[in-house]
Amino acid sequence: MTINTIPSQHALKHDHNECVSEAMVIAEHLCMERGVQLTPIRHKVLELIWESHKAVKAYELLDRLKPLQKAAKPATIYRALDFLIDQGLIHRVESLNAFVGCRCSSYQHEQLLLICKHCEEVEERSAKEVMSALSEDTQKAGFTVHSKAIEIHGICKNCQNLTIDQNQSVIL
Amino acid sequence: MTINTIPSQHALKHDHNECVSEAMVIAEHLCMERGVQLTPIRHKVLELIWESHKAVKAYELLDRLKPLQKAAKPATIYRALDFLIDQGLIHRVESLNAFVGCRCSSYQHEQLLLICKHCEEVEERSAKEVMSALSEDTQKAGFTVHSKAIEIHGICKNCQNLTIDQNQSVIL
DNA sequence: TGTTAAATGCTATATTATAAATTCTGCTCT
DNA sequence: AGAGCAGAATTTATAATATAGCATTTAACA
Repeated sequence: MTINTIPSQHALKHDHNECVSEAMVIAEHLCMERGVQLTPIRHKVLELIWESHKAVKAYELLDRLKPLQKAAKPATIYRALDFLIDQGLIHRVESLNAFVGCRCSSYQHEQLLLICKHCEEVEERSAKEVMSALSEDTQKAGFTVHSKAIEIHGICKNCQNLTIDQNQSVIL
Repeated sequence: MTINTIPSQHALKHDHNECVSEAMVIAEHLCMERGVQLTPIRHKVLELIWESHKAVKAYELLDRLKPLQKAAKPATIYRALDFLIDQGLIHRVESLNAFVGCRCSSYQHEQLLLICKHCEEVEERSAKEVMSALSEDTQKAGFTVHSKAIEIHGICKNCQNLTIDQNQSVIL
């Protein structure tokens, strides 16, 4: 088994169908409440993003959308992504040029993203202490913060354990 | 005067020539010490990056390098950038797809980057408290951190003051 | 001086993202 | 019902960012 085919550890530990449907219900509810349209395309793109806890590339989404939406072009995806980001339903992971579902269910995006180099899953944490330390430091610098997303790359707990179990047979 | 032509506030407050030459001396010294080659191309690219405290795009660097290095192609720039990043002499700013000179003079890249949306300058801070809060939180999550760069977007102190001085005439 | 590894040159192409003009669709107002 | 409107989607083209792969040159050093 190569590093690229190792199945998601997270996926094994929760009912992902439930996870997705919950995310979709929340998204539908929020869009309703805000009077914005979660159109079929946007809905489908969001579902595609939620297929895993990995960050997905735009053109990967496009390939997956095409069978369902023959007319899909880059602009189709990017417009859907723009909408979903505006609504706070997904994060753009800058360091990967990729997109991942967001749990925070509000416009408040003070999030810490832990990105595993191994399984590629992205864990979202509110990390209150980090954020308040950050606020303090930026204040000291006289800097007015507009966006506060932090992306950290490394190895997640599950993959860490996995490599220990396998007696370091997987090179990270 | 439009928002795009506002001169660097930072530049007005220090001798930038000194700033650049200091950075270059440090770079030359480090490369010597490490037995790696700061070749003419790499040297020139580093100088070009240090022309300002803004993050510079790869193709902008290419345009500026071409007059001095007729054969310069994208790969020329990207190879030089890879080298400079490996040596810790520059940062890649993920959220801008751009590059900025680094002051930290070691491989240790636990840095907070404050990126001003107005003057576009990037301030590098060690932000010890933020980093230790981050370490604590990632440890709690059982996550092993490999890279720890944080990019924050907002308005820097100088630009903040500038807009107050101008009685909010510049829209941010 | 011959060998070798690193650096550069060169060509092509992959990947990511946006622009701009047009058409479609669903809604409201009369 | 039908005109008018606004948001969404389509379409075509292209811009911007980045890498692959192989040939050639340079520099270090045995």
